[in-house]
Amino acid sequence: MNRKKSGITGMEPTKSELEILQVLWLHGPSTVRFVNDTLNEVKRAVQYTSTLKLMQIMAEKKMLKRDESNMKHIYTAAMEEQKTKSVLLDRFVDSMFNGSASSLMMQLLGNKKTSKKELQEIRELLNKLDKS
Amino acid sequence: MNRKKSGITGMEPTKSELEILQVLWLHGPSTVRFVNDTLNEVKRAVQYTSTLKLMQIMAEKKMLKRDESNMKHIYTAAMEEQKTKSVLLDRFVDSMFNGSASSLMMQLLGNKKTSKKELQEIRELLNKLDKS
DNA sequence: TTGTTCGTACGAAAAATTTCCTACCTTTAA
DNA sequence: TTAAAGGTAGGAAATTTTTCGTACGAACAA
Repeated sequence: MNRKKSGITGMEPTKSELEILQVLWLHGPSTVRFVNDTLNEVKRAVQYTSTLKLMQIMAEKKMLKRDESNMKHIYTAAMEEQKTKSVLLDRFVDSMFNGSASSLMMQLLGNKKTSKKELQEIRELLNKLDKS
Repeated sequence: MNRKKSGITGMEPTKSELEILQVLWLHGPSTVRFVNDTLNEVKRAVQYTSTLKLMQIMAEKKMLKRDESNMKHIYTAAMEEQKTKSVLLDRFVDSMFNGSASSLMMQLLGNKKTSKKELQEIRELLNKLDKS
């Protein structure tokens, strides 16, 4: 037992850990089997025991909660989706765009991949924010 | 020699590599000494040879170009700032927000750190984009 | 009952990243 | 001309992250 601890502040999910969090955020409390199957469908080939091990480690780190009352343990994301994403986004903006949200936007909007529909949604979002 | 290769497509700077890229993007072609000093001022304590080694590895991976004509080698970011940031941002949006730029915006704007001034800039940005 | 399937635990290997030590060369100042 | 300062190269260690093999228990169907 010598895992880095991670109470919302000092947390920093690795790439693989983030994949697992995604699944749990999207589907709610799940078994290792389910998470692993999902990863294999959606992401990439990975062995069951690899996913198991990683989820155990994550539980150890308190990133996941685990219900051991049944044989099939049920894992739940202990890190709240919104809060976590917000922290990671902040960090990303800081490190990549010097903390400037508008720089990020610039980059994002200068990107062909951002559709008209997305642009419209963003505009509406801004309008909504105006009323506060 | 067994480095992961990384021609704009399959590239993926690690956290430390990104820090070095930042310095080079910001200050232009630099010596290891300069980069290392900057990192120590701005980021964290790190040994000269650590920075040197990493930059050598990055040159090997073609992330950096290096001018060896003088004794003090001059390194330059081989990865274009805009393009690289764009790729990384895309990847980030994909993995964190399911590819939805507006979701990211939502997260970003729901954040206290995003100032009124930023919001205004973003709005102007959107307006400019309207004319195209 | 017995074997097959499905689960966890644990250890350790493999890979990737990061750091530093040592050797040795060049420049520079005394 | 010598010592000190500052440079690169390379190996290797230390960490961190990721993956998998093996052991073994529980459930379940034949």
